[in-house]
Amino acid sequence: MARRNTRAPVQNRRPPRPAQPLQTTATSYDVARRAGVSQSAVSRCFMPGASASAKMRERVMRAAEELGYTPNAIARSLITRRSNLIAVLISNLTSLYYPEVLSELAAAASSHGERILLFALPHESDIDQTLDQVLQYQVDGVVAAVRLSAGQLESINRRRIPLVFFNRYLKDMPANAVCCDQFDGARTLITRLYEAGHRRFGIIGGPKDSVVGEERVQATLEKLTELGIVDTPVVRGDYDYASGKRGLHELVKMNRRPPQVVVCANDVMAIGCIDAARFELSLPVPEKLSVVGFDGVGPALWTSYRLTTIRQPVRPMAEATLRLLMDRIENPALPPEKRVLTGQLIKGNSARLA
Amino acid sequence: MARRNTRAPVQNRRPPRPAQPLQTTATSYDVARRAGVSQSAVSRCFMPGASASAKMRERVMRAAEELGYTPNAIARSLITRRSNLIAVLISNLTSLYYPEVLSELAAAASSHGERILLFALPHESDIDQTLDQVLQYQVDGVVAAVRLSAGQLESINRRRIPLVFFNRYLKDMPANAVCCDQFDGARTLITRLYEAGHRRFGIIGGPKDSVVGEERVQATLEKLTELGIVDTPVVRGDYDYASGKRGLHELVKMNRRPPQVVVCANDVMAIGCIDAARFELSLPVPEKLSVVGFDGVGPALWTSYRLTTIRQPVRPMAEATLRLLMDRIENPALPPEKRVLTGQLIKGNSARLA
DNA sequence: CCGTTTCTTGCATTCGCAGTCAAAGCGAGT
DNA sequence: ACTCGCTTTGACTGCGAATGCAAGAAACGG
Repeated sequence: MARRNTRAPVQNRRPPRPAQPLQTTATSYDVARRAGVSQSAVSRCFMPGASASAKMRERVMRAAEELGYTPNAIARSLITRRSNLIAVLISNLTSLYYPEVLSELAAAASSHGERILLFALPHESDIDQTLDQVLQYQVDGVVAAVRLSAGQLESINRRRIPLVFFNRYLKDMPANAVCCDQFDGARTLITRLYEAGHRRFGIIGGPKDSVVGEERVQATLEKLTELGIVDTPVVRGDYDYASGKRGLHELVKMNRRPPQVVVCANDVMAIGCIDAARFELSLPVPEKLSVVGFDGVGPALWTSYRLTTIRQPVRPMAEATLRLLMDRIENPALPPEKRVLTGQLIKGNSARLA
Repeated sequence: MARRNTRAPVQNRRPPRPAQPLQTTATSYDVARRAGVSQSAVSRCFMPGASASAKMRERVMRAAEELGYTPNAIARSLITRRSNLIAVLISNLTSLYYPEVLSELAAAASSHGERILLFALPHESDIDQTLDQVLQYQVDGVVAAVRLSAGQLESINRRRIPLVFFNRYLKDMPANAVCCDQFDGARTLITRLYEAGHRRFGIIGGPKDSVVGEERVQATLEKLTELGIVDTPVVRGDYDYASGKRGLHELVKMNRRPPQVVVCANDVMAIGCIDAARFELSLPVPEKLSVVGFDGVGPALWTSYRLTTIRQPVRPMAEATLRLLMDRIENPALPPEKRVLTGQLIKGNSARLA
């Protein structure tokens, strides 16, 4: 093998770099040379649990300090096949709910020694292209807070990359998921509203293709039917403030008596609904109209709204998500699991409750 | 050199993998073997602008397809010394403003072919540890939407990693930054308020160590002084809803006539301020009290508030940030630059304006 | 038809580090 | 002094892809 340097008979095979180079970062070889040890030794000093004498460790650390050495995570990942990267796929960062999710996921990931590779999708579209990036970066795992097609999920599974859905899942496909119990939350709300005397309900749901939104609507309808209330009108929104307003207008314009209570599939629409009621329809909330939401985002607590809602346990959900993920990174053979956490009723002041 | 296989005389030096292994992902060697070409050829087919005949490209692509091959970005990064990773340091993901920033940064990064490595700091603390991670991952550049000490900035500079501050900067240190013009925004607001007849002002600022918040306060005070209004009371908040409420209470409790207008260092405090005025102090807004904010976040537009504020041009700011960053990644010799964009007045309905 | 230029393609090497293996060091026991 | 265990250490290889170099192929000009 052609070797450039003929000196340095004892140490390693690497040719030393030119003395004062444009060298931007020090490598483990540089540290090794300076400390008078082998590169392996340097590596071991930075690997927890590796055997190294105190004396050597100290010399290495000093040399590393002097050179400003930082291990190269890229190179490490290449050889260990662990990037310590978790891909997070998320869509509506401008909503009020997902930023909180992301924040908690980041905290949870960090506590497991993982970094977050963020894929913020503008519109839940372009997922295929995004997935390609996810695969290229050899992430240890994926948290999907967006919808994936069966094929997309399959392409991740084929690569043996653990994936956990956050608050959604694919029907009829086994996959890990962490969700807030939409059914339980909805039933609780409806029961309390019913007991307080409400009989005419209206629903502002999410887009039809949103599984969680759909669950919330279905659970609401089921519970209402169970209570003998049928034929409840449902309008669709897309989770934003404007569609909450629009939704209420649609509900009152229908050919029937206006609802006494509007059940919204999320808080932001509920807030839009309240504003529409108060400022556009002169319906005082909660006196003439009760409004309930879902999520428990920060602004729901603002005095102007004091929304009655189901607060999702975002932090425990994020922690469960990472727990599931890390377990499957350690042991890929674990079977798919779904964890459903229960939300908490926030009474607020936007609805008359029993 | 010890070689395991003695066959395969023509092709490469890599020993072929066992036929049906636990092999999780195909490498360029696998594709090469299948397509009957060299690994270099495969590499070239995946490198835009590399020379390759149409025939070979097609064979390679087909083999890649069949094997489900995806280039390994980690390995590529190692040799090209380009990770295509941008670290984003951000602190308050639960605020209303930063998620929007993050979202725009993500979009801008994506359009430059960069991925975002997210560091969401719980409290702008632990930065040192975080920076260590940033360095380990060999990111191409850093966007800092958090405060950094001079030493921290220095440790990034020493590594020649381009950094751009987002809406903040270090005093007396040259560094790239993209900011919204706090002075201009504040002066505009004050002028309009003054012209509408307001004379008694109150200010709810940010924490003392927040440079932007401080600028907003300073600019406000300067403009007021210029208009002959002195001795304006300033209280401190920490940018959240509760401190907006608290701030207003403090201002009215002071030993003087209550303010006619409260200038808040951000929208969320302004919203808290409005709620406190209306619901706790029975001060109708804007009839008895004008309130103005800063940022132009989504909820500021909600009908309950219709906040008068300065909208930051977040998207252009994010784009400028990435422009600065990419330019410096291509050409590290470029000098530090600061770009200041001007915000836009949103008239709203929370203040009487001229 | 041959010399020359331009394209293609393969070989070998490299990026920085981790892990394997064997050699070396070090006590303790006999 | 010698052997047997155990720890510490170093040489070497390879993770997967990119790239300089040079050989081979194709195109071109005369």
